[in-house]
Amino acid sequence: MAADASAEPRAWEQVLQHIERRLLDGDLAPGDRLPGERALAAELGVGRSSVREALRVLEVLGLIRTHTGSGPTAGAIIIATPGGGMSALMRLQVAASGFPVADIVATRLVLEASVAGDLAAASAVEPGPDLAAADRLLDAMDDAALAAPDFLALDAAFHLALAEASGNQVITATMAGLRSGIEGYALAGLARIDDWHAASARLRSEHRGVVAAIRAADAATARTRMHDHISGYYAQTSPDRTFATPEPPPHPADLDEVAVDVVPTGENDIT
Amino acid sequence: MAADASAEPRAWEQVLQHIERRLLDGDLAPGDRLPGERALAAELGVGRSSVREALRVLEVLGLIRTHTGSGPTAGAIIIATPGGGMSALMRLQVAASGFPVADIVATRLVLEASVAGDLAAASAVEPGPDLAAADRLLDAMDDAALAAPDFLALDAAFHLALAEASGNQVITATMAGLRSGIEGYALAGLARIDDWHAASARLRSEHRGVVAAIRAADAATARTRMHDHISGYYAQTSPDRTFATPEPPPHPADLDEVAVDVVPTGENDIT
DNA sequence: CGCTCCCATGTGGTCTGACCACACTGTACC
DNA sequence: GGTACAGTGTGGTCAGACCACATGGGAGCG
Repeated sequence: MAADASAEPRAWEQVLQHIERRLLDGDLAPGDRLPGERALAAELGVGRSSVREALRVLEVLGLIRTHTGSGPTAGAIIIATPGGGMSALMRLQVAASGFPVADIVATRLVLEASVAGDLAAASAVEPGPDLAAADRLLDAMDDAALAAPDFLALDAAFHLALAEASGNQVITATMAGLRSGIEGYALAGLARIDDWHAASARLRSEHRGVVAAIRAADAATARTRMHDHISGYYAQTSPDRTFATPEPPPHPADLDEVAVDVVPTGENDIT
Repeated sequence: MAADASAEPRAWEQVLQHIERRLLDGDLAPGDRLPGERALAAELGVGRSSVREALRVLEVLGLIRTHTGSGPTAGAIIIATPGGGMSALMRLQVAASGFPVADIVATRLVLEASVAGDLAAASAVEPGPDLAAADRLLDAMDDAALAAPDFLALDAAFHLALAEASGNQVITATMAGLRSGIEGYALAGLARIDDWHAASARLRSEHRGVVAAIRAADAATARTRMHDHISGYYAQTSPDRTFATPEPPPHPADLDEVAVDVVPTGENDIT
C-alpha cells in the first residue's frame, strides 16, 4: 500500500493517472472520445510517445478502443469491456508460469459453481434468468459434424453465457479471462481423449443437466453438476494430474431436504 | 470470439506475441532478462517505440519489471506477479464504470467464502494451513490507536493473507485486484460509520471468528462467517444500495459430520 | 440544382535519431 | 591495496517526420 507515494517521474504514468482522474471525476465516460494524442501530449507537457504508451495500456486493459481515420468513430473512445484485458492478463500470466493451470481450474470451479447456484436461485422467482443464449449454444453443440476445437469454442461460449445470465460482470469477465488462460491447455488435452464422440456426448449431457437443475431452481444440484462437469473434463484431459473429485459420486438428485448448503465446492482438488 | 483472425499489423502486438511465444516455448522464464529494447527492435524489425509500447503493457500486466542503469538488476526482467496487473485492471474498470461496485463485492463474497471453506477443510489434516501472517495482522489490528484508513489497510492485508494461505495464486491475485477496485469506495464508506470504535471492534471480532472456524476445521461456519463479515461491512457503508446477496442464504451450520469428507490434500505449491 | 469525384484535413501507427539519468565496471591513479 | 573516475550500456523521454486511413467539404460536371 501507498508504495506509490513521493514522485511518479514516469511520464506515461502521469498520463494514465490523468485519464483515471478524469474518469473518476466524471469528465470522461464510456462512449466519450479522448483528446487526440498530440493534444493530450501538449496538455500534459509530455511527449507523444509517452501518451501512446499510456493509451496502449488502456487499450490492452479494455478501456479504450482506437481507430484511425477521421469522423465520429475515429480516435480513442472510452469503452469498458474488461473481457479483453482479463484474457490478456491470464494468458500471459499462464505463459510466464505466474498462474498454475491447476489454480485457474480451481478458480473456475468456485466461480462457475457459484454462477450455477445463483441462476438456480434466480429461477425460483419471476421472471428467472435469461437462458436463451445458453440454450442456443446447447443446440449448436448437438451438431455431430462439429470438430473438437469448434465444440470447445461453443462450450466456452456456453459457460460464458451462463455467467452473463447471472448478471455479474466481474465474474463474467474473470471467467472469460480464466478460459483464455487455459485455452491452449484445453486444446492440448484433446489429444488425450480416445473417444471424442463419447466424450462430447457426455459433455453435452452434463450441460443439459446443469441447465435442467437451474430451471428446476435446484441450486445445490446445479452447483454440484457444474463442479463435476468442469473437474471431470480436466481430470480426463490431464490424467497425470490428480484432479480427483473428492466428493461423493455424482448422484445429487436427493437433496430436497438435504439441501443444507452442503459446502458444495470449496475444495481445490489439486496437488 | 475469433475476431482477431486475419492479420494484426500492429507492430507492438508482434512484439507482444513474440515474447508470449518465447515464454510458452520456455525460452524465457521468470527471472530471465529480456533483450534490450534496441536489440529487440532490431531483432523483430520494428521501431524501438513499438517495443516500448509492448513492454509497457507487460509491465502493467505484472509480467516484467524494468530498471535503469546496468548490472544484473537492470533491464527488463521477467517476473510473474499478477497482483499489480489485476489491481490496475480492476481500478480502471471501476473508474470507467465497467465494473459495478456491487458486482465486485459479490465476487469477493464468492471467492473469500470459498477461501475460508478451503482453509477450514485444510485444517482437518496435518499440517494445516499457515495462518501465521493472518494472526500477526489480527494482532496488529488490535491497536486501538489505529486510524480508520490504517485499520482498513490491515484488514485488506488480512483478507489477502488468508487467500495466500489457501495456496491458490489466481484467487489471491484476483482478490487483490478486487480490493483495489473498491478501495476508494471502502474509504469513502468510512464517512457513513457513526461509531468507528464499535464498528472496528465488530470487524475484529468477526475476523477472530472466521479464523476460529478455520482452525476448528468447520468449513461451513467459516464460509458463513466470512460471507456475513464482508456483506455486513458493505451493507453498513452503503445503506442506500441494495446489495442483493447473490448467494443462497448462508445456512448456519450443521456440519459436524460433514466436515470430514473432503479435500484430503491441501498442498499444491509450485508445479 | 443536384450529383459525383477528389483532395485537404486530422486521426492513429510507426520509425528514426537524439538526448538524459542512472548504475555498474574496469581502469588509472594514489 | 584501495579509491576515484571515466566508460559503457540500460531504460526514459522527447521531437520530428512519414504513412495509411477515413472523413467531409468543395470543385466540377451533368
